[in-house]
Amino acid sequence: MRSLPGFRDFFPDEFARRDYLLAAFRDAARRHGFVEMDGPLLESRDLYAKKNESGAEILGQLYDFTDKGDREVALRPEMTPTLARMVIERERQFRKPLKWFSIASFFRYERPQKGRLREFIQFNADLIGDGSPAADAEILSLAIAIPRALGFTRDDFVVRLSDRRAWLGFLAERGCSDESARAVLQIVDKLEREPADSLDAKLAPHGLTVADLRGFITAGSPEHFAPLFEELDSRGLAEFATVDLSIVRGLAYYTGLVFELFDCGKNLRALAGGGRYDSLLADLSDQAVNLPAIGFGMGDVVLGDLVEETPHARELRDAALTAAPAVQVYLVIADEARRRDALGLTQKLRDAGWRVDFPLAAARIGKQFQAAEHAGAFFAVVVGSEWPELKVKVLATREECSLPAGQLGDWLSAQSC
RNA sequence: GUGGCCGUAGCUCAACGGUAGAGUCCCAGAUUGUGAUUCUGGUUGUUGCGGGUUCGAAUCCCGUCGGUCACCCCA
Repeated sequence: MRSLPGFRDFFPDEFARRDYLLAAFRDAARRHGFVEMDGPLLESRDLYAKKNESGAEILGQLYDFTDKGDREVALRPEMTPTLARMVIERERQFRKPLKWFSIASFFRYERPQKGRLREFIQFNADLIGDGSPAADAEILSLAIAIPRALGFTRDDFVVRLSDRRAWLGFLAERGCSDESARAVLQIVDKLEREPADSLDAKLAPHGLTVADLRGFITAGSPEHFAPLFEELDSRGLAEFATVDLSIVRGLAYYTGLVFELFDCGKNLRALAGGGRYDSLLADLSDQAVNLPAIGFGMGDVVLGDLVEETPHARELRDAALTAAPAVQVYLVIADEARRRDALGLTQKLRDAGWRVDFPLAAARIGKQFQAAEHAGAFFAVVVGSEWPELKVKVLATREECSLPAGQLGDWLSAQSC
């Protein structure tokens, strides 16, 4: 019996590493004034199949089935449609702008590979009701804060910015229709991956060449990004962002700014991706709700891989995990006659908030110290025939001292952990 | 959905046509009030599964399932 392909079991060590990432997500979001929300794991399939929604690509990856009530349903492949649905339903109850985040599991039926699984956890942050560059900068600030909290620097990752409006403006100048422009953007997305001559053939009907597209990408559109860079610069974050118009992103609902976080090694995939979707809410609600919105998603898989493969980030994580062991205090029962006293002491420490463990059955002292060590405990407290006098050993330094049981709580509190 | 590589003990791997092994981990002891070393002993396998070739298959062939990497796409 194993887990299904592309699905993961999380044994305690793995769960701790996962929780380290999720805690970084949650903490960074709260530092930016975002509040946490969630929706259902299962949604109506229609939510993803509507026009202007995710796009046909994601439909092929849907984990969908018919439930016992003959409803066509799907495990959620992304958060934005659920979020949009919820915002449309109750947006009048909330002051704008909305700053919401979520940490949730998502499902996509695709071939598992490096950085890509069938179930993954994704952090999502969305800022709804403000279409200004200040809102863009706020979202980018959060996207940048997460890898920084994990120990990554400007040398490890970069935000690549692009803008669909800049592209649409350029393509309109070149005489492309809206429909034609949409097709060209799909080609831009493949610019780095497909050979130039086959792309030229695809571009010919639109009156363009690869050289034209490359020319626009190289020339850039600095005036387009000036207000955003000013915002970022005030926060001291401008160095983390760079304009790269070759990014257009696949999802159909993006309308303006789009961006990706990329690791500088480029061995891995995008760490995060997002953008502005100013018409999605209006489209989904038949114009009943019309709010500008921007958001991004950051997955746990690629980010976790990057932590694992970056020595300074891995050391930071391991130090953090060591500093928060499963057990802080281990009671060594050296004399079974004192077991009852040891249990009383255990309970007192636990009530005071310490993470405490002890042997459930009589065991050799050596075994008990081994168990303390294995659990990562900072202190071993020896309860023996000298009771109520205790011996307390700092496991890391092997230093030992004696003190009365009544003073243990205060003594532990005075330690630096 | 397409293609490359790989499935042997809980884990990492060896044996590559001739009786399935090592390290590690785990358990116990050496050590009856002290954990990272050392030493001793012990548990664990339908060699992923199914079929074929052969006197004989972990080994060669086919299929299948799984892993992994790349394409596609994306977190």
